[in-house]
Amino acid sequence: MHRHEGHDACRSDAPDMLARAEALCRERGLQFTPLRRDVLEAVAESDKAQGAYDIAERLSVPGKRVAPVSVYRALDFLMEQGLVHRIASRNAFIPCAHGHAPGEGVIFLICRSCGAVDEASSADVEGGLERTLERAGFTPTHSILEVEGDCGACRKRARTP
Amino acid sequence: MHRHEGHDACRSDAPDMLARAEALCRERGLQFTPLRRDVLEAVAESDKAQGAYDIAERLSVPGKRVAPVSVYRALDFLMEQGLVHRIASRNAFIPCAHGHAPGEGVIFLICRSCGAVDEASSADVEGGLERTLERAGFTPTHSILEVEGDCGACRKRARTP
DNA sequence: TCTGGCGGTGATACACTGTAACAAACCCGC
DNA sequence: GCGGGTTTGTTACAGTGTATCACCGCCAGA
Ligand SMILES: [Zn+2]
Ligand SMILES: [Zn+2]
Ligand SMILES: [Zn+2]
Ligand SMILES: [Zn+2]
Repeated sequence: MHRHEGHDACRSDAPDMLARAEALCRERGLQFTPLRRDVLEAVAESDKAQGAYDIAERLSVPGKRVAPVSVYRALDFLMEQGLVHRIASRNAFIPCAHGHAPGEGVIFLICRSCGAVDEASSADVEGGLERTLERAGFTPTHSILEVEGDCGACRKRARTP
Repeated sequence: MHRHEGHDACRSDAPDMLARAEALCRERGLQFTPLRRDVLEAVAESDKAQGAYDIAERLSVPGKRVAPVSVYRALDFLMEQGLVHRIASRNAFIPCAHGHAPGEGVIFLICRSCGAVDEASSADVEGGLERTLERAGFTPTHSILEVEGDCGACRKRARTP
């Protein structure tokens, strides 16, 4: 398993995130447009999962409104490029600070008190899941694993108030 | 792991499902009202995951309309009692034909071609997940694991058309 | 018997999430 | 410049879920 160490290095490092994204798009011959940049920046600005409408509102300024549909399109693009994840149990989105290996499963750790979403992965879990699916005669194309609970920081905070 | 054998015994056996539900409610001192019965029956009638609005429409007859909000309330009740599951990736609901042990994890196998949803569980996966969460300092309260892919029947059908 | 509480339901309205369709703008190679 | 693909703007709409209040039925307790 790899849990990414130094949680800070991961989220809230929007500039790095943007640079990575731009490089990745250039490399793949895709357009890293201003809208896509802004949406990614907005997602990366918080370590909480954010809804598409929240992002749209955040990007809107009195003179210039960003419609949710535009945000959805940008998010679709960013998800295809592996730059953001969708949290199905929250209908919300987080930036991805990992370059996941293709087919690598991701485990989302969603803190119910602070709302932060962390990513982990586990060869154990993945191996067990593969075996289970094979025994069930099921050929997977995509899977989601989301865990809700209390993150270490919040648990500590609760113990020593 | 236990995969329930005889997929037929599981879904589409609405009468059994209803009898189980009624017994369970009586045992717990809860009301198995006509609305709850009807909603459970509607959910159990298909092996596909069904949306709340589909259920509402199915239960509505010219003279008597069942509002989605009523369906949601019944579904909330049925979920609390462990009689139905919500499939987060589909915003839809399936009947539960298993009496899950408390805290037992469930794996949902969602066929993308026929839409059927099967349940499985795996001690391997659960153990691996527990270890991963502990190492991450995360205390889980609830987790969802949903896999999309092709079920055995559909794969076979595709091979021999 | 009356009455007050309580859980369940009906009904309306509303908030939130996501997509379809079409037009306009943009980019890029010919 | 022209033609064709991609991106964005705009509007409308479909789908999902919740808040609120009123009403009903039941049952315990006065
Ligand atoms: Zn990631
Ligand atoms: Zn937390
Ligand atoms: Zn179940
Ligand atoms: Zn199938």
